[in-house]
Amino acid sequence: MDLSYELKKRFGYDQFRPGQEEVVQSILQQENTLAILPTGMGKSLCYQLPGEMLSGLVVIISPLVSLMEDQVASLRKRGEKRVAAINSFLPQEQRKQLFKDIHTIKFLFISPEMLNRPDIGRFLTNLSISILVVDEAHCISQWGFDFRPDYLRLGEFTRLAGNPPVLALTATADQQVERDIIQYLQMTEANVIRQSVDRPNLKYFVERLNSERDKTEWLKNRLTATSGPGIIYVSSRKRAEELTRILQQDGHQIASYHAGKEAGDRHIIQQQFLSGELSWICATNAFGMGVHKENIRQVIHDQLPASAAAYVQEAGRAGRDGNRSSAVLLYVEEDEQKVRFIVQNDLPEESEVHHFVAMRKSGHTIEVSAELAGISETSARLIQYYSETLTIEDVLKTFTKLKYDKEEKLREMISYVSENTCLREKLLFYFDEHISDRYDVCCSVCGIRSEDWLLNKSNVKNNRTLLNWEERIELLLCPHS
DNA sequence: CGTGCAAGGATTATTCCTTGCACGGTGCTATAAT
Repeated sequence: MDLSYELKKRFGYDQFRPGQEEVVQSILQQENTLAILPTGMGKSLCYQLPGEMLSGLVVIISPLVSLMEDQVASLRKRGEKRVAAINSFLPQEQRKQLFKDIHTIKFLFISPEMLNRPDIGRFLTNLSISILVVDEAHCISQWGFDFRPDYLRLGEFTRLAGNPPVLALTATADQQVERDIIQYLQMTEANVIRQSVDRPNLKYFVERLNSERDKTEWLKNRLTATSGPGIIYVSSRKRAEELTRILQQDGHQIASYHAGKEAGDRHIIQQQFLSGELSWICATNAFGMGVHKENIRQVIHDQLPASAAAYVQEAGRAGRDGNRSSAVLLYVEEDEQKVRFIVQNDLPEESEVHHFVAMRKSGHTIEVSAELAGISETSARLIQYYSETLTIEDVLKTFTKLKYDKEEKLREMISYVSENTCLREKLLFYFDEHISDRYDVCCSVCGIRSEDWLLNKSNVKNNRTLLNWEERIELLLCPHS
């Protein structure tokens, strides 16, 4: 089959980006496919092209309503009008109408929660589905176990829909995430297409400091001395607001972003960052998914992320254009406890589990039971999910295991900041990759300073790219991976 | 578990320290009563 012809005809591109063609081929051969491709831009083509070529409905499971809207808009813009999204923003009436007209739709976007509703799931399983796409598939591993359990139920739908080929898409997945995706989507004989996470143009740095104040000072100096665009990741909404205020006073174009803000404001801020009106974003981990900005120069972490996979994902938002970029992690020893508290705290205690289950048994709804047991809505949903198939003892064991796993992941980050081995090597190790060649200029452990790697404000005008010949060759051999 | 802030007390200026308490991430969905 001449895929290049199809690509040119339908999308106007002359050639595929690395990995794309292989993924499209795999799907056209009806194989379950897990595609781990670093940039966001090329991934939607992986289902859009085969979707156009095959008959039947393409169902795309998407984690965020805003992401669905973006995808719908971009398909429409390309001229594909057979697109729809089912989510809570679609009024009942229109949803009913959509179900009547479903044969006129080619690409249907839906959240896992909606898909798992019996009425909606059953309706969709009766249709002819050509591809079941799971976008941002790492969410299965990252959110499924302790935040959005509906992600763990997707396999049931796959089975009930008669096992259409599944295409799982993500930018970063270590071995564990890969195993989780394959297991929970019930992807038998999955064809895994993986590109290296190594990015020669992105250098890693750890800065050990003594207090929160020192971090603030460091950031003040950093933003004065070096250029954006950049993202500062912080651990709380409050810190995001505070830091933003302080840095604004220094005259920087910066805004805060977190889940406590209105959807409209979040959208505006994201747009301003994309367009360059804002050079910095100070955000919690709410920021990033679906953000396709090529020229981000710096990602700075004000605190430890919960795992190496999360760190690589967040830091990897820098330097997609292939130009010099840096990922700095600011570390104060006490941070370990802080992150541990946040990460462990949302899993319910044994007594809370018993209390909640007792309330459910006496006939209360999930919401009321949660209230009576004094636990969060999220905790309640988790207990509800696990107790559907497990005994109480096994539910408790599961939570203990999850806490243990979270601790293990946190340890990866502790070792990242405290052990004296090459940072890049360590991150690659978590992804089961090995350094094939060493660079003279590598990371803070190997002995470069981020100020020297980044172009600072005084020389940015004169020297756009200060690469020596070795770095040029690296970039040639490994064009923006 | 650690931080940062507000309140309280000691003290004798408008400042200094202790104590106590709140707070700490990620998103879907739901359709009640004003």
